[in-house]
Amino acid sequence: MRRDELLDAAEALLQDQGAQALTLAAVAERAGVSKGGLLYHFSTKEALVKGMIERLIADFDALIEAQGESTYTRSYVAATFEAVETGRLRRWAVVTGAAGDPALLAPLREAMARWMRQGLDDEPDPPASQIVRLACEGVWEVATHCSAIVDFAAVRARLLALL
Amino acid sequence: MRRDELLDAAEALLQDQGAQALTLAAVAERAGVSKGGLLYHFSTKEALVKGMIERLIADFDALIEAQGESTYTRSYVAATFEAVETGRLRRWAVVTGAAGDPALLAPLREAMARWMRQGLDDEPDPPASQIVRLACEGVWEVATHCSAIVDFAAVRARLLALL
DNA sequence: GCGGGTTAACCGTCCAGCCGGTACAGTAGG
DNA sequence: CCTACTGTACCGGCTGGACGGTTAACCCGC
Repeated sequence: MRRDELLDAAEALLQDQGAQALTLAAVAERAGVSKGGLLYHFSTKEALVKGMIERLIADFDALIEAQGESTYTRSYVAATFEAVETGRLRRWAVVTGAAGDPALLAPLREAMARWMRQGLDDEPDPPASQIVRLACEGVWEVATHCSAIVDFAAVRARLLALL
Repeated sequence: MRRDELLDAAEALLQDQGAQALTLAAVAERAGVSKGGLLYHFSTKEALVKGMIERLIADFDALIEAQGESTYTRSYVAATFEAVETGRLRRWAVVTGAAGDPALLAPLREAMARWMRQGLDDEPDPPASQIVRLACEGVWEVATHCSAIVDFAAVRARLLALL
């Protein structure tokens, strides 16, 4: 699908040049498409950003699902580290793109609430699970800004030990 | 100092209207100053954003220092929760303002590296401290996007118990 | 204690450039 | 004939920044 390539181009642009560089012309050029071609798929810039967010959420939910661990928290940890280590799911990039308009972040807030709560009460030690999930947020953050600092494998092992 | 009021206005604008709303005219109006007056203190928009970042880092470092706990990690936890609960230090707002240009985030990356590493090896259980600090990052994130979801006092107690 | 000079802090307007979006004519493939 | 584009030309609004005032406080010699 060409649509996905356009979203990829937008994400790549955000990742290595920041939000100011996210212009319709730049996205089109990076994707090897004319501006008209871009606007054919996303009739407005807002739609493009919305598309990035929705894809991010759907992909991460799918990644969690695909782990098939015994608890949601375990799957969540596994999905986080897989996303972070492989560089898939450029979450930071997408968020910066959407930070221009708070309304665009609403679906992400909703998803985040789900990621923090889902299945929490069914797990052996809910408060511990809560903290593990919060730490996963920290892992996202550190991985995108200064990944050299943390030994991800060690952190992962320790997080699983907490559960 | 008038300079601080201008930074306050910029942060407030970012917090409740997003990065697109951060224009020189809007900041000036919010601060009750003319555009010329704003440009007197910050000769360019980039300087304004830089000012917000530097202030954020300095304020948070000062907050950590002011806790005077026995270890850096304990002070870090205390500072995080104080910042989050009081609503001081609108970190998310500042970051979204700077996300337009990756170069502006460099000082923040540096600071974050410090926050994750400082005094780590002097503490009883470094890996545990690492995870506690990562969880603090998560607390920032959740507090700004969906604060209703987490019982901060409980999380704080549990984090301290981990140390 | 007063004119005059200096400076810091601030005002208000103007402009050039960019960017999102439109319009439209054309085209290759299926 | 339709989908999925290309390419060009264009527009109007917004924005960053430049610039030339203006005010008020303060200092200094006399």
